[in-house]
Amino acid sequence: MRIFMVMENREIAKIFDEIADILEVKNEDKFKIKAYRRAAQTIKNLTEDLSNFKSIKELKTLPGIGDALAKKIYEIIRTDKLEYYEKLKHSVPEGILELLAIPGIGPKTVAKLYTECGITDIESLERAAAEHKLQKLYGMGAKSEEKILKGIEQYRRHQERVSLGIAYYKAQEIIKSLEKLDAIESITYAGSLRRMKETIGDIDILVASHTPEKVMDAFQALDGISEVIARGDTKSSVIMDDLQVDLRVVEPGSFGSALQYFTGSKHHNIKLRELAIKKGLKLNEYGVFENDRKIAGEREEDVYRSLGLAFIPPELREDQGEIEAAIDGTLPDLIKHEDIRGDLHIHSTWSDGRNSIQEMVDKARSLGYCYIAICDHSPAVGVVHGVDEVKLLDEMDEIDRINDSLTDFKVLKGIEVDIRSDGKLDLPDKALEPLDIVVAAVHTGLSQSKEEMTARIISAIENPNVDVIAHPTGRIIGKRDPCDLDIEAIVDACIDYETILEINANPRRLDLNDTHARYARNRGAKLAISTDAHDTSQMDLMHFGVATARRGWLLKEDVVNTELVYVN
DNA sequence: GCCGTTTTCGGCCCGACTGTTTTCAGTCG
Repeated sequence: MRIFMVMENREIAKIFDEIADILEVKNEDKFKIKAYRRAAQTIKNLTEDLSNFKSIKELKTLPGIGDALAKKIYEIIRTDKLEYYEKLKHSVPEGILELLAIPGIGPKTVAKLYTECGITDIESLERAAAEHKLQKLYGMGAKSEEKILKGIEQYRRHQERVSLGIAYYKAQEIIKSLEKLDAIESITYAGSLRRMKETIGDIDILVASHTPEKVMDAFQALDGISEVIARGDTKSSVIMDDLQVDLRVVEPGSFGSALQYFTGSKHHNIKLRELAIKKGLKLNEYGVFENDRKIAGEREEDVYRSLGLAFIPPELREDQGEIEAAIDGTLPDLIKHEDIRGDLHIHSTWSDGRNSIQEMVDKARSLGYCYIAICDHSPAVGVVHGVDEVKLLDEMDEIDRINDSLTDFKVLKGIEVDIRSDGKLDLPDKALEPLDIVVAAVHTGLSQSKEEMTARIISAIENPNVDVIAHPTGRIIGKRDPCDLDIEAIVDACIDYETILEINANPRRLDLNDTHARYARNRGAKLAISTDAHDTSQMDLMHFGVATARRGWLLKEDVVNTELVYVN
Protein backbone atom coordinates (compact mmCIF):
# COMPACT_ATOMS: atom_id res chain seq x y z
CA MET A 1 0.00 0.00 0.00
CA ARG A 2 1.30 3.39 -0.89
CA ILE A 3 1.25 6.07 1.77
CA PHE A 4 1.42 9.04 -0.53
CA MET A 5 -0.52 8.95 -3.79
CA VAL A 6 1.00 11.06 -6.52
CA MET A 7 -1.60 12.32 -8.93
CA GLU A 8 -0.87 11.08 -12.42
CA ASN A 9 -0.84 13.24 -15.53
CA ARG A 10 -4.07 11.83 -16.87
CA GLU A 11 -5.85 12.58 -13.59
CA ILE A 12 -4.61 16.17 -13.71
CA ALA A 13 -5.69 16.44 -17.34
CA LYS A 14 -9.10 15.13 -16.35
CA ILE A 15 -9.45 17.86 -13.74
CA PHE A 16 -8.74 20.53 -16.36
CA ASP A 17 -11.15 18.94 -18.82
CA GLU A 18 -13.82 18.87 -16.14
CA ILE A 19 -13.18 22.49 -15.25
CA ALA A 20 -13.68 23.29 -18.94
CA ASP A 21 -16.93 21.31 -18.96
CA ILE A 22 -18.25 23.14 -15.91
CA LEU A 23 -17.26 26.53 -17.27
CA GLU A 24 -19.04 25.69 -20.53
CA VAL A 25 -22.25 24.73 -18.76
CA LYS A 26 -21.99 27.97 -16.79
CA ASN A 27 -21.57 29.79 -20.12
CA GLU A 28 -18.30 31.45 -19.18
CA ASP A 29 -15.70 32.95 -21.48
CA LYS A 30 -15.08 30.53 -24.34
CA PHE A 31 -11.43 31.41 -24.64
CA LYS A 32 -10.82 30.66 -21.01
CA ILE A 33 -12.48 27.29 -21.64
CA LYS A 34 -10.29 26.76 -24.67
CA ALA A 35 -7.22 27.44 -22.52
CA TYR A 36 -8.21 24.73 -20.03
CA ARG A 37 -8.86 22.24 -22.84
CA ARG A 38 -5.54 23.04 -24.48
CA ALA A 39 -3.75 22.56 -21.17
CA ALA A 40 -5.50 19.21 -20.64
CA GLN A 41 -4.38 18.14 -24.12
CA THR A 42 -0.79 19.15 -23.44
CA ILE A 43 -0.76 17.19 -20.18
CA LYS A 44 -2.31 14.09 -21.74
CA ASN A 45 0.43 13.93 -24.36
CA LEU A 46 3.25 14.71 -21.98
CA THR A 47 5.90 12.00 -21.72
CA GLU A 48 7.22 13.12 -18.36
CA ASP A 49 5.34 13.04 -15.06
CA LEU A 50 4.18 16.48 -13.96
CA SER A 51 5.17 15.51 -10.43
CA ASN A 52 8.79 15.70 -11.59
CA PHE A 53 8.50 19.41 -12.38
CA LYS A 54 10.26 21.37 -9.69
CA SER A 55 8.86 24.88 -10.10
CA ILE A 56 6.10 27.05 -11.49
CA LYS A 57 8.66 28.53 -13.86
CA GLU A 58 9.47 25.08 -15.24
CA LEU A 59 5.77 24.29 -15.72
CA LYS A 60 5.32 27.51 -17.70
CA THR A 61 7.62 26.18 -20.41
CA LEU A 62 4.86 23.78 -21.46
CA PRO A 63 2.75 24.92 -24.41
CA GLY A 64 -0.57 26.41 -23.33
CA ILE A 65 0.49 26.62 -19.68
CA GLY A 66 0.82 30.19 -18.45
CA ASP A 67 1.08 31.74 -15.03
CA ALA A 68 -2.39 30.83 -13.76
CA LEU A 69 -2.41 27.22 -14.95
CA ALA A 70 1.18 26.60 -13.85
CA LYS A 71 0.21 27.71 -10.34
CA LYS A 72 -2.79 25.38 -10.41
CA ILE A 73 -0.70 22.41 -11.53
CA TYR A 74 1.85 23.23 -8.87
CA GLU A 75 -0.89 23.26 -6.25
CA ILE A 76 -2.06 19.83 -7.42
CA ILE A 77 1.36 18.18 -7.40
CA ARG A 78 2.14 19.72 -4.02
CA THR A 79 -1.15 19.19 -2.18
CA ASP A 80 -2.86 16.54 -4.31
CA LYS A 81 -5.89 18.76 -4.83
CA LEU A 82 -7.01 22.03 -6.34
CA GLU A 83 -9.07 24.48 -4.29
CA TYR A 84 -10.50 26.22 -7.36
CA TYR A 85 -11.71 22.92 -8.81
CA GLU A 86 -13.29 21.74 -5.55
CA LYS A 87 -15.28 24.98 -5.30
CA LEU A 88 -16.28 24.94 -8.95
CA LYS A 89 -17.42 21.33 -8.75
CA HIS A 90 -19.87 22.19 -6.00
CA SER A 91 -21.38 25.01 -8.03
CA VAL A 92 -23.11 22.53 -10.35
CA PRO A 93 -25.13 19.44 -9.41
CA GLU A 94 -23.25 16.17 -9.32
CA GLY A 95 -23.63 13.99 -12.41
CA ILE A 96 -24.66 16.81 -14.70
CA LEU A 97 -21.42 16.61 -16.70
CA GLU A 98 -22.26 13.09 -17.84
CA LEU A 99 -25.08 14.60 -19.90
CA LEU A 100 -22.41 16.27 -22.06
CA ALA A 101 -21.28 12.84 -23.22
CA ILE A 102 -24.59 12.25 -24.99
CA PRO A 103 -24.19 12.92 -28.73
CA GLY A 104 -26.13 16.01 -29.77
CA ILE A 105 -26.21 17.47 -26.27
CA GLY A 106 -23.84 20.30 -25.54
CA PRO A 107 -23.29 22.75 -22.70
CA LYS A 108 -26.15 25.08 -23.66
CA THR A 109 -28.64 22.24 -23.65
CA VAL A 110 -27.36 20.88 -20.35
CA ALA A 111 -27.71 24.31 -18.73
CA LYS A 112 -31.23 24.69 -20.10
CA LEU A 113 -32.27 21.20 -18.98
CA TYR A 114 -31.05 21.91 -15.47
CA THR A 115 -32.30 25.45 -14.95
CA GLU A 116 -35.69 24.92 -16.55
CA CYS A 117 -36.42 21.26 -15.75
CA GLY A 118 -34.09 20.41 -12.88
CA ILE A 119 -32.62 17.53 -14.90
CA THR A 120 -29.24 16.42 -13.53
CA ASP A 121 -28.78 12.89 -14.82
CA ILE A 122 -29.40 10.68 -17.83
CA GLU A 123 -32.27 8.70 -16.29
CA SER A 124 -34.36 11.79 -15.50
CA LEU A 125 -33.55 13.21 -18.95
CA GLU A 126 -34.73 10.01 -20.60
CA ARG A 127 -37.95 10.05 -18.58
CA ALA A 128 -38.66 13.72 -19.37
CA ALA A 129 -38.07 13.14 -23.09
CA ALA A 130 -40.24 10.03 -23.17
CA GLU A 131 -43.05 11.89 -21.39
CA HIS A 132 -42.77 14.79 -23.87
CA LYS A 133 -41.95 17.27 -21.13
CA LEU A 134 -39.11 18.83 -23.07
CA GLN A 135 -41.28 20.12 -25.92
CA LYS A 136 -42.48 23.01 -23.82
CA LEU A 137 -38.94 24.35 -23.51
CA TYR A 138 -38.05 27.32 -25.69
CA GLY A 139 -36.25 26.09 -28.77
CA MET A 140 -37.18 22.48 -28.40
CA GLY A 141 -39.70 20.41 -30.28
CA ALA A 142 -40.72 16.84 -30.90
CA LYS A 143 -37.66 16.19 -33.04
CA SER A 144 -35.36 17.41 -30.30
CA GLU A 145 -36.89 14.92 -27.88
CA GLU A 146 -36.47 12.15 -30.40
CA LYS A 147 -32.88 13.18 -31.01
CA ILE A 148 -32.13 13.16 -27.28
CA LEU A 149 -33.60 9.67 -26.86
CA LYS A 150 -31.55 8.44 -29.80
CA GLY A 151 -28.50 10.13 -28.39
CA ILE A 152 -28.96 8.39 -25.03
CA GLU A 153 -29.34 5.06 -26.81
CA GLN A 154 -26.18 5.67 -28.81
CA TYR A 155 -24.29 6.76 -25.70
CA ARG A 156 -25.22 3.54 -23.93
CA ARG A 157 -24.44 1.39 -26.94
CA HIS A 158 -20.89 2.43 -27.48
CA GLN A 159 -19.08 4.68 -25.14
CA GLU A 160 -15.82 3.04 -26.07
CA ARG A 161 -13.61 3.92 -28.96
CA VAL A 162 -12.69 0.93 -31.10
CA SER A 163 -9.15 -0.29 -31.60
CA LEU A 164 -7.16 0.89 -34.59
CA GLY A 165 -7.18 -2.56 -36.16
CA ILE A 166 -10.96 -2.82 -36.28
CA ALA A 167 -11.42 0.67 -37.72
CA TYR A 168 -8.62 0.20 -40.24
CA TYR A 169 -10.08 -2.91 -41.88
CA LYS A 170 -13.63 -1.53 -41.73
CA ALA A 171 -12.48 1.59 -43.56
CA GLN A 172 -10.73 -0.50 -46.21
CA GLU A 173 -13.95 -2.41 -46.73
CA ILE A 174 -16.03 0.76 -47.13
CA ILE A 175 -13.52 2.25 -49.57
CA LYS A 176 -13.42 -0.97 -51.57
CA SER A 177 -17.18 -0.99 -52.02
CA LEU A 178 -17.34 2.67 -53.04
CA GLU A 179 -14.24 3.19 -55.16
CA LYS A 180 -15.72 1.46 -58.21
CA LEU A 181 -18.26 4.27 -58.63
CA ASP A 182 -17.69 6.40 -61.73
CA ALA A 183 -18.74 9.46 -59.75
CA ILE A 184 -15.71 9.10 -57.47
CA GLU A 185 -12.39 10.63 -58.59
CA SER A 186 -10.50 9.87 -55.37
CA ILE A 187 -11.36 8.26 -52.05
CA THR A 188 -9.41 7.82 -48.84
CA TYR A 189 -9.81 7.63 -45.10
CA ALA A 190 -8.86 10.55 -42.88
CA GLY A 191 -9.30 11.51 -39.22
CA SER A 192 -7.61 9.78 -36.31
CA LEU A 193 -7.42 6.62 -38.43
CA ARG A 194 -5.08 8.32 -40.90
CA ARG A 195 -3.08 9.60 -37.93
CA MET A 196 -3.05 5.94 -36.81
CA LYS A 197 -4.13 6.67 -33.27
CA GLU A 198 -4.41 3.56 -31.13
CA THR A 199 -8.15 3.93 -30.75
CA ILE A 200 -10.64 5.44 -33.18
CA GLY A 201 -13.88 7.25 -32.32
CA ASP A 202 -15.34 7.25 -35.83
CA ILE A 203 -14.25 6.49 -39.36
CA ASP A 204 -13.87 9.50 -41.66
CA ILE A 205 -14.07 8.88 -45.38
CA LEU A 206 -13.19 11.62 -47.86
CA VAL A 207 -14.23 11.59 -51.51
CA ALA A 208 -13.42 13.86 -54.46
CA SER A 209 -16.32 14.07 -56.90
CA HIS A 210 -18.16 16.44 -59.22
CA THR A 211 -21.47 14.78 -58.38
CA PRO A 212 -21.70 14.50 -54.58
CA GLU A 213 -25.37 13.43 -54.56
CA LYS A 214 -24.50 10.20 -56.38
CA VAL A 215 -21.80 9.45 -53.83
CA MET A 216 -24.18 10.20 -50.96
CA ASP A 217 -26.76 7.82 -52.37
CA ALA A 218 -24.26 5.01 -52.79
CA PHE A 219 -22.87 5.59 -49.29
CA GLN A 220 -26.27 5.49 -47.64
CA ALA A 221 -27.08 2.27 -49.50
CA LEU A 222 -24.10 0.40 -48.04
CA ASP A 223 -24.70 -2.79 -46.06
CA GLY A 224 -24.70 -2.68 -42.30
CA ILE A 225 -26.08 0.82 -41.79
CA SER A 226 -28.41 0.80 -38.80
CA GLU A 227 -29.01 4.52 -38.51
CA VAL A 228 -28.56 7.75 -40.43
CA ILE A 229 -27.48 10.50 -38.06
CA ALA A 230 -27.21 13.28 -40.64
CA ARG A 231 -27.41 13.72 -44.36
CA GLY A 232 -26.58 16.92 -46.16
CA ASP A 233 -25.41 17.83 -49.65
CA THR A 234 -21.74 17.13 -49.05
CA LYS A 235 -21.58 15.47 -45.66
CA SER A 236 -23.35 12.61 -43.96
CA SER A 237 -22.97 10.48 -40.86
CA VAL A 238 -24.26 6.96 -40.26
CA ILE A 239 -23.94 4.19 -37.72
CA MET A 240 -22.52 1.13 -39.44
CA ASP A 241 -21.90 -2.05 -37.43
CA ASP A 242 -21.99 -0.03 -34.18
CA LEU A 243 -19.40 2.36 -35.52
CA GLN A 244 -19.98 5.94 -36.64
CA VAL A 245 -18.86 6.60 -40.21
CA ASP A 246 -18.68 10.15 -41.58
CA LEU A 247 -18.48 10.82 -45.30
CA ARG A 248 -17.45 14.13 -46.80
CA VAL A 249 -17.47 14.92 -50.52
CA VAL A 250 -15.55 17.81 -52.08
CA GLU A 251 -14.57 18.99 -55.56
CA PRO A 252 -11.30 17.41 -56.78
CA GLY A 253 -9.66 20.85 -56.65
CA SER A 254 -10.17 20.88 -52.88
CA PHE A 255 -9.22 17.27 -52.16
CA GLY A 256 -5.84 18.11 -50.63
CA SER A 257 -7.09 20.83 -48.32
CA ALA A 258 -10.12 18.74 -47.36
CA LEU A 259 -7.81 15.82 -46.57
CA GLN A 260 -5.69 18.12 -44.46
CA TYR A 261 -8.74 19.45 -42.61
CA PHE A 262 -10.40 16.04 -42.22
CA THR A 263 -7.23 14.37 -40.95
CA GLY A 264 -6.83 16.77 -38.03
CA SER A 265 -6.03 16.68 -35.27
CA LYS A 266 -8.27 19.48 -34.19
CA HIS A 267 -5.43 21.19 -32.30
CA HIS A 268 -3.08 20.76 -35.27
CA ASN A 269 -5.68 22.34 -37.54
CA ILE A 270 -6.32 25.27 -35.23
CA LYS A 271 -2.63 26.05 -35.02
CA LEU A 272 -2.29 25.75 -38.79
CA ARG A 273 -5.19 28.13 -39.38
CA GLU A 274 -3.74 30.59 -36.89
CA LEU A 275 -0.47 30.40 -38.79
CA ALA A 276 -2.35 31.08 -42.03
CA ILE A 277 -3.95 34.19 -40.50
CA LYS A 278 -0.54 35.48 -39.39
CA LYS A 279 0.65 35.17 -42.97
CA GLY A 280 -2.39 37.05 -44.25
CA LEU A 281 -3.92 33.86 -45.65
CA LYS A 282 -7.04 31.88 -44.93
CA LEU A 283 -7.12 28.10 -44.59
CA ASN A 284 -10.28 26.02 -44.71
CA GLU A 285 -11.28 22.68 -46.20
CA TYR A 286 -11.62 24.21 -49.66
CA GLY A 287 -8.10 25.53 -49.92
CA VAL A 288 -5.57 28.15 -48.93
CA PHE A 289 -6.72 31.63 -49.95
CA GLU A 290 -4.91 34.91 -50.46
CA ASN A 291 -7.45 37.70 -50.82
CA ASP A 292 -10.10 35.23 -52.01
CA ARG A 293 -7.69 33.84 -54.59
CA LYS A 294 -7.04 30.15 -54.10
CA ILE A 295 -3.32 29.39 -53.95
CA ALA A 296 -3.48 25.71 -52.91
CA GLY A 297 -6.03 22.96 -52.40
CA GLU A 298 -5.70 20.09 -54.81
CA ARG A 299 -2.72 18.48 -53.11
CA GLU A 300 -2.09 18.27 -49.39
CA GLU A 301 1.65 18.89 -49.87
CA ASP A 302 0.85 22.24 -51.49
CA VAL A 303 -1.35 23.26 -48.58
CA TYR A 304 1.60 22.90 -46.22
CA ARG A 305 4.02 24.41 -48.72
CA SER A 306 1.83 27.49 -49.23
CA LEU A 307 2.03 28.08 -45.49
CA GLY A 308 5.82 27.87 -45.63
CA LEU A 309 5.93 24.38 -44.15
CA ALA A 310 7.42 21.05 -45.12
CA PHE A 311 4.87 18.26 -45.47
CA ILE A 312 3.95 17.00 -42.01
CA PRO A 313 3.27 13.24 -41.89
CA PRO A 314 -0.25 12.51 -40.55
CA GLU A 315 1.10 10.51 -37.60
CA LEU A 316 2.74 13.65 -36.22
CA ARG A 317 -0.28 15.94 -36.44
CA GLU A 318 -1.10 16.13 -32.75
CA ASP A 319 0.17 19.65 -32.00
CA GLN A 320 3.14 18.15 -30.24
CA GLY A 321 5.75 20.44 -31.73
CA GLU A 322 5.43 19.25 -35.34
CA ILE A 323 4.35 22.63 -36.72
CA GLU A 324 7.26 24.37 -35.00
CA ALA A 325 9.59 21.68 -36.39
CA ALA A 326 8.15 22.18 -39.88
CA ILE A 327 8.76 25.94 -39.61
CA ASP A 328 12.36 25.37 -38.48
CA GLY A 329 12.90 22.65 -41.09
CA THR A 330 13.69 20.13 -38.34
CA LEU A 331 10.95 17.57 -38.95
CA PRO A 332 12.27 14.06 -38.29
CA ASP A 333 12.88 11.68 -41.19
CA LEU A 334 10.51 9.08 -39.75
CA ILE A 335 10.99 5.35 -39.98
CA LYS A 336 9.07 3.77 -42.89
CA HIS A 337 7.47 0.38 -43.24
CA GLU A 338 9.95 -0.58 -45.97
CA ASP A 339 12.84 0.02 -43.55
CA ILE A 340 11.85 -3.11 -41.63
CA ARG A 341 14.18 -6.02 -42.44
CA GLY A 342 12.96 -8.66 -40.01
CA ASP A 343 10.60 -9.59 -37.23
CA LEU A 344 12.10 -10.35 -33.84
CA HIS A 345 9.14 -11.89 -32.04
CA ILE A 346 7.43 -14.79 -33.81
CA HIS A 347 5.61 -17.84 -32.42
CA SER A 348 5.18 -21.28 -33.96
CA THR A 349 3.41 -24.55 -33.29
CA TRP A 350 6.20 -25.31 -30.80
CA SER A 351 4.09 -23.30 -28.35
CA ASP A 352 0.73 -21.63 -29.04
CA GLY A 353 1.33 -20.54 -32.62
CA ARG A 354 -0.85 -21.90 -35.41
CA ASN A 355 1.79 -22.26 -38.13
CA SER A 356 5.05 -24.19 -38.32
CA ILE A 357 8.43 -22.49 -38.27
CA GLN A 358 8.80 -23.28 -41.98
CA GLU A 359 5.46 -21.63 -42.77
CA MET A 360 6.43 -18.54 -40.78
CA VAL A 361 9.75 -18.45 -42.66
CA ASP A 362 7.99 -18.68 -46.03
CA LYS A 363 5.69 -15.84 -45.05
CA ALA A 364 8.61 -13.70 -43.84
CA ARG A 365 10.44 -14.23 -47.14
CA SER A 366 7.33 -13.22 -49.06
CA LEU A 367 7.43 -9.98 -47.06
CA GLY A 368 11.02 -9.41 -48.17
CA TYR A 369 12.52 -9.89 -44.72
CA CYS A 370 16.08 -11.08 -44.14
CA TYR A 371 15.44 -12.76 -40.79
CA ILE A 372 12.91 -13.66 -38.15
CA ALA A 373 13.37 -14.68 -34.55
CA ILE A 374 11.35 -17.66 -33.41
CA CYS A 375 10.41 -16.87 -29.81
CA ASP A 376 7.99 -19.41 -28.43
CA HIS A 377 6.63 -19.22 -24.91
CA SER A 378 8.36 -20.71 -21.90
CA PRO A 379 6.32 -23.12 -19.72
CA ALA A 380 5.14 -20.70 -17.01
CA VAL A 381 2.73 -19.02 -19.39
CA GLY A 382 -0.48 -20.99 -19.05
CA VAL A 383 -0.67 -21.69 -22.77
CA VAL A 384 -0.66 -25.21 -24.07
CA HIS A 385 2.82 -26.67 -24.28
CA GLY A 386 5.27 -23.96 -23.43
CA VAL A 387 8.83 -24.81 -24.48
CA ASP A 388 10.91 -26.15 -21.59
CA GLU A 389 14.68 -26.56 -21.46
CA VAL A 390 14.63 -29.94 -23.19
CA LYS A 391 12.05 -29.13 -25.82
CA LEU A 392 13.93 -25.92 -26.59
CA LEU A 393 16.94 -27.97 -27.73
CA ASP A 394 14.72 -29.92 -30.14
CA GLU A 395 13.24 -26.69 -31.47
CA MET A 396 16.74 -25.31 -32.02
CA ASP A 397 17.63 -28.45 -34.00
CA GLU A 398 14.72 -27.82 -36.30
CA ILE A 399 15.83 -24.21 -36.77
CA ASP A 400 19.33 -25.43 -37.63
CA ARG A 401 17.88 -27.72 -40.30
CA ILE A 402 15.80 -24.90 -41.78
CA ASN A 403 18.78 -22.53 -41.76
CA ASP A 404 20.86 -25.13 -43.58
CA SER A 405 18.38 -25.00 -46.45
CA LEU A 406 18.50 -21.19 -46.68
CA THR A 407 21.11 -18.94 -48.19
CA ASP A 408 19.60 -15.47 -48.13
CA PHE A 409 17.63 -15.71 -44.90
CA LYS A 410 18.34 -16.44 -41.27
CA VAL A 411 16.09 -17.88 -38.60
CA LEU A 412 17.23 -16.62 -35.23
CA LYS A 413 16.95 -18.95 -32.26
CA GLY A 414 14.93 -17.29 -29.57
CA ILE A 415 12.51 -17.63 -26.73
CA GLU A 416 9.83 -15.47 -25.15
CA VAL A 417 10.74 -16.22 -21.59
CA ASP A 418 8.26 -15.38 -18.87
CA ILE A 419 9.29 -12.99 -16.12
CA ARG A 420 7.81 -14.60 -13.05
CA SER A 421 6.17 -12.63 -10.26
CA ASP A 422 9.37 -12.67 -8.22
CA GLY A 423 11.38 -11.23 -11.12
CA LYS A 424 13.15 -14.51 -11.90
CA LEU A 425 13.11 -15.82 -15.44
CA ASP A 426 11.19 -18.96 -16.27
CA LEU A 427 14.25 -20.73 -17.73
CA PRO A 428 17.78 -20.98 -16.30
CA ASP A 429 20.58 -18.84 -17.72
CA LYS A 430 22.34 -21.88 -19.19
CA ALA A 431 19.29 -22.52 -21.39
CA LEU A 432 19.21 -18.88 -22.53
CA GLU A 433 22.92 -18.34 -23.13
CA PRO A 434 23.21 -20.25 -26.45
CA LEU A 435 20.23 -18.44 -28.01
CA ASP A 436 20.52 -15.66 -30.57
CA ILE A 437 17.82 -13.61 -28.90
CA VAL A 438 15.93 -13.69 -25.62
CA VAL A 439 12.67 -11.79 -25.41
CA ALA A 440 11.37 -11.45 -21.86
CA ALA A 441 7.84 -10.51 -20.86
CA VAL A 442 5.34 -10.54 -18.03
CA HIS A 443 2.12 -12.48 -18.62
CA THR A 444 0.72 -13.09 -15.14
CA GLY A 445 0.50 -11.25 -11.85
CA LEU A 446 -0.20 -8.03 -13.72
CA SER A 447 -1.91 -6.36 -10.76
CA GLN A 448 1.26 -5.98 -8.74
CA SER A 449 2.06 -2.57 -7.30
CA LYS A 450 4.03 -0.10 -9.38
CA GLU A 451 7.14 -0.66 -7.26
CA GLU A 452 6.92 -4.46 -7.47
CA MET A 453 6.20 -4.51 -11.21
CA THR A 454 8.96 -2.04 -11.99
CA ALA A 455 11.51 -3.97 -9.93
CA ARG A 456 10.34 -7.21 -11.53
CA ILE A 457 10.90 -5.98 -15.07
CA ILE A 458 14.16 -4.24 -14.22
CA SER A 459 15.56 -7.48 -12.83
CA ALA A 460 14.91 -9.02 -16.26
CA ILE A 461 16.47 -6.03 -18.02
CA GLU A 462 19.59 -6.54 -15.91
CA ASN A 463 19.97 -10.19 -16.92
CA PRO A 464 22.76 -10.24 -19.52
CA ASN A 465 20.94 -12.91 -21.55
CA VAL A 466 17.83 -10.77 -22.03
CA ASP A 467 17.83 -8.76 -25.26
CA VAL A 468 14.28 -7.43 -25.55
CA ILE A 469 11.42 -6.62 -23.18
CA ALA A 470 8.21 -7.52 -25.01
CA HIS A 471 4.90 -5.63 -24.63
CA PRO A 472 6.25 -3.89 -21.52
CA THR A 473 2.98 -2.68 -19.95
CA GLY A 474 0.96 -5.81 -20.77
CA ARG A 475 -2.10 -3.88 -21.83
CA ILE A 476 -4.82 -5.17 -24.15
CA ILE A 477 -6.54 -2.11 -25.58
CA GLY A 478 -10.11 -1.84 -24.34
CA LYS A 479 -9.78 -5.06 -22.33
CA ARG A 480 -6.90 -4.85 -19.90
CA ASP A 481 -5.32 -1.71 -18.52
CA PRO A 482 -1.56 -1.32 -18.70
CA CYS A 483 0.10 -2.50 -15.52
CA ASP A 484 1.30 0.18 -13.17
CA LEU A 485 4.88 0.81 -14.26
CA ASP A 486 7.56 3.42 -13.74
CA ILE A 487 8.34 3.79 -17.45
CA GLU A 488 11.09 6.31 -16.80
CA ALA A 489 12.94 3.85 -14.56
CA ILE A 490 12.41 1.06 -17.11
CA VAL A 491 13.81 3.19 -19.92
CA ASP A 492 16.82 4.21 -17.83
CA ALA A 493 17.55 0.58 -16.99
CA CYS A 494 17.26 -0.42 -20.66
CA ILE A 495 19.81 2.23 -21.59
CA ASP A 496 22.21 1.15 -18.82
CA TYR A 497 22.02 -2.55 -19.73
CA GLU A 498 21.57 -2.11 -23.51
CA THR A 499 18.26 -3.91 -23.44
CA ILE A 500 15.78 -3.23 -26.21
CA LEU A 501 12.16 -2.18 -25.69
CA GLU A 502 9.53 -3.70 -27.94
CA ILE A 503 6.79 -1.87 -29.73
CA ASN A 504 4.32 -4.71 -30.11
CA ALA A 505 2.68 -4.17 -33.50
CA ASN A 506 -0.50 -6.09 -32.78
CA PRO A 507 -3.25 -3.41 -32.83
CA ARG A 508 -4.71 -4.96 -29.69
CA ARG A 509 -1.50 -4.13 -27.87
CA LEU A 510 0.60 -1.34 -29.46
CA ASP A 511 2.81 -1.59 -26.43
CA LEU A 512 4.98 0.48 -25.88
CA ASN A 513 2.56 3.15 -26.95
CA ASP A 514 3.43 6.26 -28.97
CA THR A 515 4.19 8.61 -26.07
CA HIS A 516 6.29 6.05 -24.22
CA ALA A 517 8.16 5.23 -27.42
CA ARG A 518 8.89 8.91 -27.95
CA TYR A 519 10.13 9.24 -24.40
CA ALA A 520 12.34 6.18 -24.79
CA ARG A 521 13.95 7.39 -28.03
CA ASN A 522 14.49 10.87 -26.62
CA ARG A 523 16.37 9.31 -23.73
CA GLY A 524 18.45 7.26 -26.18
CA ALA A 525 16.92 3.81 -25.81
CA LYS A 526 16.73 1.35 -28.69
CA LEU A 527 13.46 -0.20 -29.79
CA ALA A 528 12.28 -3.19 -31.80
CA ILE A 529 9.01 -3.30 -33.71
CA SER A 530 7.68 -6.86 -33.57
CA THR A 531 4.39 -8.47 -34.52
CA ASP A 532 4.34 -11.23 -31.87
CA ALA A 533 2.64 -13.18 -34.69
CA HIS A 534 0.91 -16.44 -33.74
CA ASP A 535 0.13 -17.24 -37.37
CA THR A 536 1.31 -16.13 -40.79
CA SER A 537 -1.44 -13.55 -41.30
CA GLN A 538 -0.50 -11.72 -38.11
CA MET A 539 2.90 -10.98 -39.62
CA ASP A 540 1.02 -8.45 -41.77
CA LEU A 541 0.35 -6.34 -38.67
CA MET A 542 3.85 -4.83 -38.76
CA HIS A 543 2.62 -1.55 -40.25
CA PHE A 544 0.56 -0.80 -37.13
CA GLY A 545 3.74 -0.98 -35.09
CA VAL A 546 5.59 1.18 -37.59
CA ALA A 547 2.76 3.73 -37.39
CA THR A 548 3.02 3.76 -33.60
CA ALA A 549 6.78 4.29 -33.91
CA ARG A 550 6.14 7.16 -36.33
CA ARG A 551 3.70 8.68 -33.86
CA GLY A 552 6.56 8.44 -31.38
CA TRP A 553 8.83 10.44 -33.74
CA LEU A 554 11.14 7.43 -34.23
CA LEU A 555 13.80 7.33 -36.93
CA LYS A 556 15.07 4.28 -38.74
CA GLU A 557 18.19 4.23 -36.56
CA ASP A 558 16.15 4.04 -33.35
CA VAL A 559 14.73 0.66 -34.37
CA VAL A 560 17.00 -2.40 -34.32
CA ASN A 561 15.07 -4.51 -36.83
CA THR A 562 15.81 -2.03 -39.58
CA GLU A 563 19.34 -3.46 -39.57
CA LEU A 564 20.14 -5.82 -42.43
CA VAL A 565 21.49 -8.38 -40.00
CA TYR A 566 20.34 -8.63 -36.44
CA VAL A 567 23.33 -8.14 -34.18
CA ASN A 568 23.35 -7.95 -30.43
C1' DG B 1 -6.47 31.86 -19.58
C1' DC B 2 -2.70 32.14 -23.23
C1' DC B 3 0.29 34.60 -26.21
C1' DG B 4 3.44 37.88 -29.35
C1' DT B 5 8.40 38.38 -36.87
C1' DT B 6 2.55 43.97 -37.48
C1' DT B 7 0.22 43.24 -30.67
C1' DT B 8 2.22 43.04 -23.32
C1' DC B 9 -3.61 44.36 -25.08
C1' DG B 10 -6.65 42.42 -27.93
C1' DG B 11 -6.97 39.00 -30.32
C1' DC B 12 -8.22 33.72 -29.98
C1' DC B 13 -10.21 28.35 -36.71
C1' DC B 14 -13.81 27.49 -39.70
C1' DG B 15 -17.69 25.50 -41.95
C1' DA B 16 -21.63 21.70 -42.37
C1' DC B 17 -25.84 20.17 -40.60
C1' DT B 18 -30.00 20.25 -37.63
C1' DG B 19 -34.14 21.98 -35.60
C1' DT B 20 -36.83 25.70 -34.72
C1' DT B 21 -37.35 30.65 -32.27
C1' DT B 22 -38.34 32.01 -39.96
C1' DT B 23 -33.00 34.21 -39.23
C1' DC B 24 -29.94 31.72 -36.09
C1' DA B 25 -28.08 29.13 -32.11
C1' DG B 26 -26.26 24.78 -30.88
C1' DT B 27 -23.42 20.92 -31.86
C1' DC B 28 -19.85 18.62 -34.07
C1' DG B 29 -15.43 17.65 -36.08
